[in-house]
Amino acid sequence: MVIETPKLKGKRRRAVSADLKDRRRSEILQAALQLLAQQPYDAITMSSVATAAGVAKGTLYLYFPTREALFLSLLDEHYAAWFDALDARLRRPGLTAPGWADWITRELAARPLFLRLVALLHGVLEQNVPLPETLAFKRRLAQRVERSGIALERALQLPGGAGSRLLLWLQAIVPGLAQMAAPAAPLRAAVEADAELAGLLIDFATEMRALLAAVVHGLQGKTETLS
Amino acid sequence: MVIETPKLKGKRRRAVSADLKDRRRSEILQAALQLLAQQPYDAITMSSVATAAGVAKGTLYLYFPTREALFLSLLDEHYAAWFDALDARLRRPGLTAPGWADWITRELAARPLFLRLVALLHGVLEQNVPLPETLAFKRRLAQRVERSGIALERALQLPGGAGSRLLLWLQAIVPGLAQMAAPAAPLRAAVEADAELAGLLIDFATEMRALLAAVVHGLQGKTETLS
DNA sequence: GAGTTTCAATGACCATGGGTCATTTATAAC
DNA sequence: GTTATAAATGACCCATGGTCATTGAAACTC
Repeated sequence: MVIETPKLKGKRRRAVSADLKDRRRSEILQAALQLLAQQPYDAITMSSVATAAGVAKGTLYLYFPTREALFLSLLDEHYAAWFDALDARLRRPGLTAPGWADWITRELAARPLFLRLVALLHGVLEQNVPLPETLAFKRRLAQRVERSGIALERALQLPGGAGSRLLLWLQAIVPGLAQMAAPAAPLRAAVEADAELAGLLIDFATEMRALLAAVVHGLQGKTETLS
Repeated sequence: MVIETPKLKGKRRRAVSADLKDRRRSEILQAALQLLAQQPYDAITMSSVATAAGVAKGTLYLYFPTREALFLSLLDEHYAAWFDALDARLRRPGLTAPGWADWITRELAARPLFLRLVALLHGVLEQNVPLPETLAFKRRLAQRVERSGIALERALQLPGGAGSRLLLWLQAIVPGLAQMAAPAAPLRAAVEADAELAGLLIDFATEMRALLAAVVHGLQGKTETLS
């Protein structure tokens, strides 16, 4: 009954070498990123990612064990880029505490997709990823936190351990503040139109800078509260 | 073929009055809370909530428009209780900044389910709730933030506006810190067993107290960063 | 370069769970 | 007792994450 589907011959290019596989993996991540820029995370289906990447749904599962693992990989890449930028900044001399708070704020504000991904990390992405994958992710993260933490201590003359502590805190603060400052589009519109809700409307950059400055100030002073 | 199901007669008690409806609603929320104490949010299905509450699945949708709305209501209740406790504490005199940070920390640590719910707020609960519901929730929240904020300013002698600002920041900080300190059970076990990941293991109370102290300190000093 | 092997790619299919709605029937109203 | 109302039900719908038997591109063999 059903007419034989054309079976699109010649369209199946197979990634055989490790290099080709890496490339295909990147293509998939790229497609997912593109979709994330256009719609909320929940609205992105695996089918849509597959279509956007020009592969079949099943192919996605050749490269990522679950949907969450796919987006965790995406976050992983962004984390790496973020730490690269941070390290580069810390290598340049003449950094003050408020200057750093300012730099961090601007840098984060310029990476809205990174912020959205980070916000999903605990509640969503870690929920359905095979444990080894999650651990590998956390291990990479821990390494970079420690390395950059040391550089940060040097740059801001913080007591030992305060650098990584500060970066850790940053991870706790940033997603919350970002979500509060930038709720989903329809919600944002409604909140803006409601006078009673004015108190909940905050500006990410303003709050981030103030909060960070206070925290750094606290860390520079009382070292006894640390480990 | 299929044997006629007994149709459990006499078991269907109908909530007719507003009072009875409220009670049934509470029963459902109570059941959901119980389940949340036993398993992660993702693992809780509407069917399981229905069974636990002793009603049919369809009944849940008589009281809550979506799954997320149900849990948002649960969070709403906990928020109210939390602010009640906060207000009561602020009414008692003789509160210092570190004393307050300490009280907040202990109070939060004693409400793990509240922490888990708060952590779900932005990423999950707000995603699939009818806009009016979400707005009502936010309005209640904004009111209590403002009211308690004023009391807080008085108690800690903070500059005007700093009280609600502080409570707002608290909402950004708390869930992140809580998630970082208390990941899902299997993950936690694995992290604890891995020396490389020691840096990511933090104690909620310790970090919360230190962070809060720093923030309050910052707010008491520089008032110029505030609106 | 014909034959053989390998395994990336596919998409029909499955299972699950959120959400719906025609039907049932407890309760109120008379 | 009869009728009207609407709370409760659960079979059903359907979207979506994930699987796997099958296909066929590329590598390998002789």
